[in-house]
Amino acid sequence: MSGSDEGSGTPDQDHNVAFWPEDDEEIEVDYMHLGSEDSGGKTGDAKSRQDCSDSSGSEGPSPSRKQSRPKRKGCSGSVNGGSGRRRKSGISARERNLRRLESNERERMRMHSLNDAFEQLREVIPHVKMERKLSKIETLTLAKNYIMALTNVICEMRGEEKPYTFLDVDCGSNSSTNGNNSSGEQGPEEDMAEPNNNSLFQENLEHRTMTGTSSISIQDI
DNA sequence: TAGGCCATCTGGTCCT
DNA sequence: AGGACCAGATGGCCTA
Repeated sequence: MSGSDEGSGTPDQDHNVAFWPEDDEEIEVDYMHLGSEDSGGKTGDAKSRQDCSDSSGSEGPSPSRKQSRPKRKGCSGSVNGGSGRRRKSGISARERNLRRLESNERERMRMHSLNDAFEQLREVIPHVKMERKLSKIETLTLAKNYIMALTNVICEMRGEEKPYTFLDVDCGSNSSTNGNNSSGEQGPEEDMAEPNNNSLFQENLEHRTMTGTSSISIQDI
């Protein structure tokens, strides 16, 4: 999924500029018209979505998309002006399209770097080997648990009280504890994929502490 | 088929 | 002013 997407993502971008018409002179753009144009030509495929999305997308927030989305704040027609038309002074449509494409590219890069960070995090978190890779939420949850377990170990070595308690959770229990545990401490910090990872962390860390082994690796867990 | 996860686009807002 | 960040929307892929 993600793998295939990444490869194909970037190269298309430059073509899209070519789609843009030469009508630089007018600042006023009829979004409704652009939008309808777009909706007709949709292919539905991820790649082609990218292809055409930029030709359309750069400009025309697809109508359906635009309608249903509530504005966040102070957005009384800031973009769409309610009438489906928008006047933006100073820059041409072509210029705006270019900016949008550049912005898309930056956002893509940003998300890729974020994903790289997730990947690096996955590599350093001890977890039971799974066929599929950890999802993002699982990665974050495990990381948090791991930190908590390490903190416990440190505190224990100092002779202090453990700040976190891990309750052993039955594998079968598929409760909805996840995400709702806003406190993040004390309590069944069950992660989605491996309910027992918490105790695994804890047990392994404690074992390390007892045996004097300092390093912890995924293989150990 | 429904639901989960994800990539991408997009526009608003914040920050430098 | 421009880039970074954020969150909503959308659609694809995969699995139960």
